[in-house]
Amino acid sequence: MYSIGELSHATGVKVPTIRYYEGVGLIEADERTEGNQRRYSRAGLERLGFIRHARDLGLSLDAIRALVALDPANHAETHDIAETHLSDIRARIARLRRLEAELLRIVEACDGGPGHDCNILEAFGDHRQCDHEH
Amino acid sequence: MYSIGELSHATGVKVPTIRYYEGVGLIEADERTEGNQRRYSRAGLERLGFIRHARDLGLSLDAIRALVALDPANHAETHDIAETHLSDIRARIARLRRLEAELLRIVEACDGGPGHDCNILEAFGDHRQCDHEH
DNA sequence: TCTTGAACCTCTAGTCGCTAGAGGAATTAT
DNA sequence: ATAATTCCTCTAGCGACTAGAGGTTCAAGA
Repeated sequence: MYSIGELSHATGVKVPTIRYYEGVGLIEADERTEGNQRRYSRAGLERLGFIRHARDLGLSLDAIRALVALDPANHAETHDIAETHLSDIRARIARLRRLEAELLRIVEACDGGPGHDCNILEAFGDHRQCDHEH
Repeated sequence: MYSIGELSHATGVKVPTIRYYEGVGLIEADERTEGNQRRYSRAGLERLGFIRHARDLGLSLDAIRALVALDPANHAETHDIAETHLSDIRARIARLRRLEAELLRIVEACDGGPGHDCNILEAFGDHRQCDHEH
């Protein structure tokens, strides 16, 4: 049996976060000591590891809740959640790339060196210079 | 002079958001009517447009506050903020790309078609299959 | 066995950037 | 004059935590 601190150390999830996860129904301690402290089994440790990894992958707690509640035989649904998230991530990458291009344009509006005329603030404020709409 | 609704319509920033920006010190109404309603000048409109654009670019309200508080002659600092944000965005893109690769691996762990053995849940839970650390 | 100190407990409130709703007052159009 | 619309302030909620107060339990050493 692991204490909450040991679980935290083993998974890299902070102690208050573990308690938070309990509060929102993602994990439960297998037991409590007489003095009311949480004790976890190895299965609990693995479950938290799973949550941690899925979080690192950017899944919301809601998505993770759906994932851990799945019938392990229900591959189709699991696949669905993962694919939805994948296209989500791809959309975010595309958006960030557009921002990157525009920021680059803005920064370059000032790359004439010191003393050179710089319209970076104007570039920040001016939508018309963008080649796409927000 | 524009009412808050007109300002909202012109910039695409929602009315409660404009009031929120006022609450956190980003904008102010130039006047109030006798009945206490906000009235904005054209300068106010442009300022909000600037904020909107910078927000769309992903800058935090703190960064924007720094930007609008700048001495317009202080190009170096403006440049700095923009460049910091640019490298920020690049880091986020790089991270998302790693996630994309891993999610793809996970989804493909199940691409044998129906009836095929699928270890997608295991793949989600197992850090050891990653070729990078989170 | 006792004592110390670290780790634990619950609870509340704060973070960011909004958004939603209540309940009421002002403005505008007919 | 009336009705419709917009406006006002205020409070509370979202997700996913994080920080702190104030108090209790546990484990290890003397």
